[in-house]
Amino acid sequence: MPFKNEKLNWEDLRLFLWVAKAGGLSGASALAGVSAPTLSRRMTGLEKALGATLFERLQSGYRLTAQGEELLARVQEMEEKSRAIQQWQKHLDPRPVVRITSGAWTSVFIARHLHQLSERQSGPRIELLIGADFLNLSRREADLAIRNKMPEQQGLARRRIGSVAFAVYGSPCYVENNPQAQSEERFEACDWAALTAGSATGLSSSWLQERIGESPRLSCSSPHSVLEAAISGAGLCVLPRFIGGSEKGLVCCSDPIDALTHNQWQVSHDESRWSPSIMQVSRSLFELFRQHQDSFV
Amino acid sequence: MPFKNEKLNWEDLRLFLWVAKAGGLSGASALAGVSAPTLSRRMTGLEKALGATLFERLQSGYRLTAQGEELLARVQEMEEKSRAIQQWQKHLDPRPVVRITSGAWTSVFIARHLHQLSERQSGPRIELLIGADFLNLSRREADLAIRNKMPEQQGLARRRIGSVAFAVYGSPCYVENNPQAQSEERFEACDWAALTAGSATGLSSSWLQERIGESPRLSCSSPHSVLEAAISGAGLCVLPRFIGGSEKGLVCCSDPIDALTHNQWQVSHDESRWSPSIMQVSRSLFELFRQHQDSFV
DNA sequence: TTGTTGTATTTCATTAATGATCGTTGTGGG
DNA sequence: CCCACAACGATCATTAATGAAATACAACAA
Repeated sequence: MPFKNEKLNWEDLRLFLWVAKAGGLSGASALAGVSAPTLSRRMTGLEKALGATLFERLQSGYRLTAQGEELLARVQEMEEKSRAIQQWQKHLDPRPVVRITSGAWTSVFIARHLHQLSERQSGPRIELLIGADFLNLSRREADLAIRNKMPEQQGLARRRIGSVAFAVYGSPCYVENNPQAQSEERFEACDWAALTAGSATGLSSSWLQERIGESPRLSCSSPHSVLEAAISGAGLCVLPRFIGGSEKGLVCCSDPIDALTHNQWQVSHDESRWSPSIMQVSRSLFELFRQHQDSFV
Repeated sequence: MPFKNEKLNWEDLRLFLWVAKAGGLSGASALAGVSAPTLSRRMTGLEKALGATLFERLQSGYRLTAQGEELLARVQEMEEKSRAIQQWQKHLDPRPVVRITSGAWTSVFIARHLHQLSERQSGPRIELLIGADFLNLSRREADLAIRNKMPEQQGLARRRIGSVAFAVYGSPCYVENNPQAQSEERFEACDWAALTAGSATGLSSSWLQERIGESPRLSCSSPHSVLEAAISGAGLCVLPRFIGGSEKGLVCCSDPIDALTHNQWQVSHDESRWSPSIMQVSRSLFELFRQHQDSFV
């Protein structure tokens, strides 16, 4: 401390994050749990303390200036560390939390076999987050990730957990009534159910989009809805084999789709080692995929 | 944000840092600029929010528990990022600040040639910090460092800036009156001035301590005082040649001390590149040492 | 023992921060 | 063109946080 450190209030930085993310005071007010007038004052105070103009005040909300963007990047690095603290805090609990992020379908698979990851009472609690980006891992929004490509960032530990294949599925009734489902004409002749663009994390959705040209008959944001739709005979859908193959109400009506077959990787932080519960879940998860590897290909 | 994030007040974390560093409320109160009662309340509040016991309350102050130590390590990582913000802020100023850390004698050398580093009005302002540890560089307490060994951490960029040699110096008057100063008997027969253990950052102090056995006649915490003492004839001292050689009031009375000759390195962050002023000072500093390299050996 | 010095905590008056409300200002739709 | 809407800014009563002073407590020295 050279001399009197001009005091930079860390709480202001935290609120700045909310305002920057929400793009305005009213949105941030709801998210951060403080009122808009307070946010207004804190932000002007922060600008004064830093001697920088962080926002353009528009009628439509707050827009970050170039300086604001620079600050945001730095505060996000602080947020990353703060998340590490929050996670550390959760592990103080007698029942710590392990956050797993994966694609939509993989999260369904994990949920189905949850009992293998964590004992009913004694084991750590599990949070399943759907996302396709490594970011939520490097920013400490999750502890473990299942991803379809190898991470290139350093600081991330990875284990290959085998490949996953996709195929076309439909209800026995629908397939019987629509023989084209068994042939290559299926893309034009049949109805389809798919994930919406927003919730799709993998390649299968865009691959299907390319084939059927237009929007599918049914777009769902939840994988569960896609399954229900297909089972009820609304149409066909593209599923990982580990989902479709174990679904009694569906029959496979295609070969595995070569273009969609890819490897899966389990990724975690290098520093996750300090947490016994993360390590435990990581091992159980790896073991879970190993046990079911036959149903993936 | 999974759901309602239990709000962790970042300002509490910042205050926690002061309490942990000061080892008590009263010390932290002076450093952080808030009163002890407030700190007491904030710390109990933080403990409650985290659900952890961070301190042992002793009569002699606060002592960190194991959980407190764990939190400290994590908050220090936040502090590092916050320092990056403060430094970014200073570079918003029309006259940005570049912080240089080095050993006691090197900082004297830099101060003497400051005009070569920064123009009188237009150039960046300079902060000279004395320290021996790479920590203050990796923790963003400084931008540039002059060190006597190669950094092993990654993320630090290094340039070798030549070697530095030491010798024994004294005032002409003292050396004339004490002929032993010219011989190996000088360590026992002469008076000495040296840096105190607290302010000594290099090897020369401990080397001298080993030779003269007892404490020197004069121990100063400031290099300037050591110089003044030697010039006024109080005794001998060990100096880098780039200091002693340019001091009119001193004469060299030994060969260069081989055991103390070592290389010097200029170290900076890899990410310093984004700041033009740091780069400018870095280049000037390197150039400065290159120009004077003859006076070092 | 007893006084002294350092510490943290409690009390309470003061101060500062907060949020409901209203006013203002643009934007976009009819 | 006008009007409803949404957003920020200002005002002021309310609430929460703060710090000075007093208290309590342990360690240390005489």
